[in-house]
Amino acid sequence: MDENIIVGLERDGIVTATFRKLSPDKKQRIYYEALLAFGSNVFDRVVLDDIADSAKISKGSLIQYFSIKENLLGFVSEMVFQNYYEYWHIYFVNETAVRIMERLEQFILGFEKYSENNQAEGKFILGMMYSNSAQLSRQFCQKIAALERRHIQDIIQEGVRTGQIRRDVKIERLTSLIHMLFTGLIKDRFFNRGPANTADFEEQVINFLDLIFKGLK
Amino acid sequence: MDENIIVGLERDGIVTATFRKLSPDKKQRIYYEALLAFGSNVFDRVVLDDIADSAKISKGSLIQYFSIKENLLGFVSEMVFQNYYEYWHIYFVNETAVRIMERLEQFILGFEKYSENNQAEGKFILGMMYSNSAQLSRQFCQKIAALERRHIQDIIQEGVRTGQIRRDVKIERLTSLIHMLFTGLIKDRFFNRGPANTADFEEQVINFLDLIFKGLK
Amino acid sequence: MDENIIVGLERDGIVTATFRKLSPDKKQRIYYEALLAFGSNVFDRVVLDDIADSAKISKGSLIQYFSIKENLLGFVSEMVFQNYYEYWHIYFVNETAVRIMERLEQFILGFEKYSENNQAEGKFILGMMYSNSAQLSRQFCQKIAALERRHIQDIIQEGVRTGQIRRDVKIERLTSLIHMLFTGLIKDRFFNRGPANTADFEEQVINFLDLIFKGLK
Amino acid sequence: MDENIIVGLERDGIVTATFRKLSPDKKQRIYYEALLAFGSNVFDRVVLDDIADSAKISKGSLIQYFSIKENLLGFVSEMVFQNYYEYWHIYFVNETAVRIMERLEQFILGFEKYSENNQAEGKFILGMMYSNSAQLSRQFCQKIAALERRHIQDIIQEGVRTGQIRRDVKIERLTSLIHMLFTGLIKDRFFNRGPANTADFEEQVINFLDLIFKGLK
DNA sequence: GATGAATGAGCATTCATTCAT
DNA sequence: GATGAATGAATGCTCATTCAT
Repeated sequence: MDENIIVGLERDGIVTATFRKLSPDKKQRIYYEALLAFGSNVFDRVVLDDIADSAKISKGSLIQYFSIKENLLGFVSEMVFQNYYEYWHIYFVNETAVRIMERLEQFILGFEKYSENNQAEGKFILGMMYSNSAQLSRQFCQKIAALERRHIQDIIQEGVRTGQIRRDVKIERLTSLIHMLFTGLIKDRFFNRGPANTADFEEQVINFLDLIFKGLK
Repeated sequence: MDENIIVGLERDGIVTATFRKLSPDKKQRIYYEALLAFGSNVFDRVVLDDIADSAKISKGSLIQYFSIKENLLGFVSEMVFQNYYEYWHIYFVNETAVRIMERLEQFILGFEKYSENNQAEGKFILGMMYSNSAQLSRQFCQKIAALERRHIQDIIQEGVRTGQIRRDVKIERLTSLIHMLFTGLIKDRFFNRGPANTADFEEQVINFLDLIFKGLK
Repeated sequence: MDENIIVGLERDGIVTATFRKLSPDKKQRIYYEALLAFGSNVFDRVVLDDIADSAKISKGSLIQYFSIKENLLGFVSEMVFQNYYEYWHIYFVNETAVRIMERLEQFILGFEKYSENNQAEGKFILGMMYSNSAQLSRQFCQKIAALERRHIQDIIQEGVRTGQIRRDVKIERLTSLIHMLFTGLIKDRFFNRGPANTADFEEQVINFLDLIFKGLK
Repeated sequence: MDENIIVGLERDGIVTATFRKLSPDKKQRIYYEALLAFGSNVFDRVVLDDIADSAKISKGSLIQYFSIKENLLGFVSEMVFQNYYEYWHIYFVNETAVRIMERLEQFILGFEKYSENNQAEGKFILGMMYSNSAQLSRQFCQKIAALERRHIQDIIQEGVRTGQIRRDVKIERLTSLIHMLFTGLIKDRFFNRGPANTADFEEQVINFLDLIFKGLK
């Protein structure tokens, strides 16, 4: 649990000082149980009692730490974002692919890998994107998207620089395009019950990128 | 208000006979107010009293027509689907574009045109896609997506037949790809506050299709 | 359907003239469905819609015939009472037993025989006695009890007259005693799931009467 | 307020821990107001708001203590049963009568004495026996009856042992008989407005027992 | 006279938030 | 700081009764 994030959240009025001073273990427990709850239910159907119970703290404490329910979601959102952020950070540090197409392919498959090791977080992200009021999720979704786009853009820029992508494409636009594929593929895989396993999914991703690279004509 | 739909809904237990027999005017009023409500709020925050009030009927009547809240959403969903279905039907009857790329472009812009004349319906569709629990929205979203994909596939098949698209593309896959673009672009435009006006949006659409047709290399 | 009863009920404001003028068939249907409903549910859980539906009349008519729900129960009560009254009338016309103890035995078993041929009525009587507010059932229960007591008293008086029962018993008191047995045995049999079949029940009845006649000493 | 009962009820899910921890005074208040309510009304007409008001707690609290309305009745039922149970326990500890007939007489009059000092409880017991759906009251009524029968049987067994009652009576059967008298007499006295005062009632009881002991012949 | 649509009072239950201990 | 008891606004749903056609 990154204490710097907590400090920031305290400054923003999302968590209280009381929460900040909690033992890491307790903070972690609260985070995880809230994550599970918000990841498996619409905001209005998440019940604070349940989270308090499973996190083995009292309801009173929960409200003391976050004041209002929205803030608990805000806290989880920020934690998930940071977790996701770091995942990609480490991902790129260890990236081995070189060819642009492969890099994009691996990037898209990256969400799958993320979800494997961060199941609850993956579910939460999807829930926020497709099953919650814009009012509650907009900020989170935009941050997630911006992060993903930044990485995609980096790959693309490199692709243009190395001539693997035509010089005349507008980078911003291509980024949007790839990001839409990324988003669409993930939704298909995890939300719409599309490809049943990783292998099929991988094949689909390659197929799509192939189409895009070769062009339709 | 298409009476055949109502009859079907009655058979499925979504609406009662009492509702079916209502004056078209009243049915329309209820449809529209429920549409607005479900389009601007998450299911759990839609309050039956409010819909009853704005439709100028009593709460008791509302329940008499639909038995449970879920059914009211089911009714609106079906109505919107039919409306959307017909929009595209008429759209294709009057379609003038011939070149495949242009046809796809017009198709994507079609949602914008739909939304202009069916603002509340457009908002409802987006709300169902991005702001409601899968449990409540899955069926609707799947029907909408299937409809869109069918039209896209038709266009693509024609494109392959006329040689405007490479013979060796897998049609199903390309359909998915184009549908993801379609969905992504619309989400961007209406949900994420992307392109501010139709002209910009149109430009973006053309740009995307251009990329896809030419290929990135 | 005895028209005289209906006329009386109309005079008492229990049924309306409209109801009186209904075809016997329809009146019978309404009676029977209401009987079933009130016999299998507490008053507050009997739903007028259901009765109207099963009697194949409209809810509006039902209320037009009886004005308020209580009156429908009043109507059924009176009908059942008359039916019960007649049963016992005919019963005594055809009575064959002579010895007092046997006469009492047959009388107690009489309710069982009544229930066999008037299942719904039997259930209704028990429901009124044990599962409804005194406010709603008192009058009915008292009439039923008075009727039963009258018959018991007749038998007892005959018993005293013929010397089969001690001269010095207070008839009124003995009547109460036998009636309590009667009531208790029936409750046991039909309400508390006591004796499982008629034979066992009969044996129990004989046993009880034997005890009472012989005395405990 | 016997805490052991509450603990048992908590284990059975009838009351919550929250309720158990309440001050005895408050628990008593809730018990008493619910007792009055259920004793003077059919289940469906008992309104939680009213009980909450008269017990000077909030409706929310009431639900927090019992979760559902049925449980509140279950709680009252159990409390009354225990109270009744103890009454008879103490009764037999202090019993002075020796002759069997007198013991039975006193036992039957015992309910009257109970009702004098536990008016609300007496009314509740009668209400459960005669004015509520079997579904809600069966268990309670059976427990009450079993308790009464056990005591009656004890007396009778002693009677047989001491030769005050014929050796050849079937004890079980005689118990049923006496219990029916007991029940019938009480119903008469308190429900049907029979004997107006204790003296009359006592006379009636003696009369009945006399009849039974001497026999009718 | 028959119908059934319209009504709205009524009620149990949910749950975030407050607050006393 | 932790707890959990207390609160009451909010809401879906039931159903007898009214009333227009």
